[in-house]
Amino acid sequence: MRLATWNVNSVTARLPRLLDWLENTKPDVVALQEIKTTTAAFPADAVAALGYETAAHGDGRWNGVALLSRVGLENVTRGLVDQPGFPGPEPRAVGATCGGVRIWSVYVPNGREPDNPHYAYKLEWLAALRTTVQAELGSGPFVVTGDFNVAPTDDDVFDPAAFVGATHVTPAEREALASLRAIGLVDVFPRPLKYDYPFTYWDYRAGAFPNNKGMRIDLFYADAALAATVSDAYVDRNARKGKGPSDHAPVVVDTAD
DNA sequence: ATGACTTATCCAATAAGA
Repeated sequence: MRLATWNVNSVTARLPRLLDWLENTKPDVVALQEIKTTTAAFPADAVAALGYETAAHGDGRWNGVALLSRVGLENVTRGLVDQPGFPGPEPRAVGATCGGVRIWSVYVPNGREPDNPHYAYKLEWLAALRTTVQAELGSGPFVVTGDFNVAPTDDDVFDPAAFVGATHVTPAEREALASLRAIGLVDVFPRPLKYDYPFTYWDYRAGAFPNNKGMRIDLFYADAALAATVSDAYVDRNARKGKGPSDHAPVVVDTAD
């Protein structure tokens, strides 16, 4: 199977690129984040023309996630167990069973600054994600993937000095990810198509992409058995090139079966 | 540089992103 995740930064703005990418990459299942539209307005017909079923979860201007699958899409779950709100619940997680794999598309809250209430919300949200994963893990192939908004180590940012005092790199955020992995998940580490490290996000500003000032924050966590079948994984930085890209690149993971 | 882009929305100035 070919599985993928991509923060598209508006599925409406990115639709031509998404359709081209689906045709060329031919993933079986894709987890999307920041669709920035409603569940009803998701361009499900356009992706259906390429053979994909859709499970979208969005409420408008911000956030929003989706799963696209051409290998079946069953048991759709929107939201987490005991999910916190800011102040109300936000559409940041959707799960489904696709071709025998239980897969979640997640868009973890940004956190803004460590002293901002949004940061506490981020940690609460990650705790709810852990609870949800723990309830489902152990009954077959399992994946939770998406934009985690956390750089797991200092290697995952272009310059740790540039992130002192910022979110995405704090010990509490990293411990939240470690706690998630400790349940039994493996960080499927992709290869870069260029340079020596697989960043997945580059700021739109100041030439961050051409200068490769990126971060690895889009992650693919799989149960150990599924991770053992991974034959290839890469960051498709080609999707970050050219006119009108998302600021995130897709992560593509191939498994043996 | 309190910067630099890009998005959707009360279509114009704003909030949010990371």
